[in-house]
Amino acid sequence: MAGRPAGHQALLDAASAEFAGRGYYATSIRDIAARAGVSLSALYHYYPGKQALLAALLHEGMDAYFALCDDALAQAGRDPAGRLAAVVGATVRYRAERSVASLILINEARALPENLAAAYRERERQATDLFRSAINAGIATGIFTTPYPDDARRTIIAACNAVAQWYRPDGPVPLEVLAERYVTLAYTLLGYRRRTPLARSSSAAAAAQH
Amino acid sequence: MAGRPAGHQALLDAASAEFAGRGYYATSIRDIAARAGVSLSALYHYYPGKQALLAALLHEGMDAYFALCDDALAQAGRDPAGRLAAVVGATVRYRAERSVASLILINEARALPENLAAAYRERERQATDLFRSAINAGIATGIFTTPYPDDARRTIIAACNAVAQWYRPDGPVPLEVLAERYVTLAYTLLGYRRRTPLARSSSAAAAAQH
DNA sequence: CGAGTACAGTTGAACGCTCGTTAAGCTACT
DNA sequence: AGTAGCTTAACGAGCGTTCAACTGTACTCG
Repeated sequence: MAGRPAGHQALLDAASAEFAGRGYYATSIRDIAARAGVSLSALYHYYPGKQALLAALLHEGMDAYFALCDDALAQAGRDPAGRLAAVVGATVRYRAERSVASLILINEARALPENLAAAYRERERQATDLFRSAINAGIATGIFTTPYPDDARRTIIAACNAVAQWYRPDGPVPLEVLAERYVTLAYTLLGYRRRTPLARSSSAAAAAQH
Repeated sequence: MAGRPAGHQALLDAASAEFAGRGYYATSIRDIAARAGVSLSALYHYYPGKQALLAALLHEGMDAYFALCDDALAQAGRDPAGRLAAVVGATVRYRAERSVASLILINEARALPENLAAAYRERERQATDLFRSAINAGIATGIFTTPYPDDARRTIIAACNAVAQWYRPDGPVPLEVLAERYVTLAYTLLGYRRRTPLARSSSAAAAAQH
């Protein structure tokens, strides 16, 4: 056979497709092994069981997501608006380009047993905090003017996550355009007002002004 | 035994809680029967099987949702902004007050077999159209000014749906306040500009003006 | 009016099947 | 000789579903 990927990766890919398409409990390990083109027992040669396969997918997905966010944030500097744009852009890109992984992260994590679920929820919290801290920073400096930062954050995150469900690479909107657009939507939700020398409103800025 | 609800309703309630909490495939009909306080065979006296229980929950949930929307729209008149507010308000209320049913509608519909799934997807499409037609009407009359009506619609729907996941009735924000707030967020996303006598843009109004 | 009957409501036991997992062993390369 | 990679076969458990049988109640009919 032509040098196809090692069973290891073939199994991850197959499990990914099956879990995303039908859900963890609706997928049998026989389905996964068949799609990966290996026997049932070969699966157990690489992974100790079905749960381990899910856990591996969830952690790999989270690793890739945080890597993308960290990259974007490293280029973003200190401006809260830029940092928020970096996180929104990275999230939209990830949801679109890795929609299968995203669907698993979003829908299948609840199949984790409690001992693994705690660690996963912590990573989810960290992801939420990427949004939260950029938003809070912008509120503090007065560039984000929404009276409802928590609801705006939830809305922004929900909008980004939904991209995984409807985006198709052959659709009418190129991904880079879409990412820009979602940054704009986020700014709109947050009541983004560019800082101008004459119109600062945060108390610290006002104090510095006079 | 004191007049407890008929087995019929007890089974629906039990199935609802189990499906929402653990997912359709992770729930056994023995779990459902036990929670409902009836025997396994009694379940089959009321429903022909597990799938029928899910289908009944999905249809009941959709019926209740559309009833709420229809009520709100009947009181809303013809103004697109009012109609959009009615749909957003009804959706937020439903997601908050019937979060268990909402979680099933949102997450478990994919467990339907293909013959039932088609009819369900059609009802989902009708629900989406409640938003779409209000938004399109507002765009047509010029009160909604967003350049991205499709993305705004998806964002609004995703935000409303997410309410089912986080809202708790004992939380800090009363439901009516929350519903108002989400209407405001939707208006913000749509670039809502109230019509003023000097800035009408619909042709009929413009004709009357001159 | 009372016997007969039908049927809704419920039960415990079982069926056949698929599930996740394990065991034992074979091949080929190092 | 050892081990990575993979095979066939099987295990026990749990699944959705079915079955035969037993209640009580309500309705029919001589």
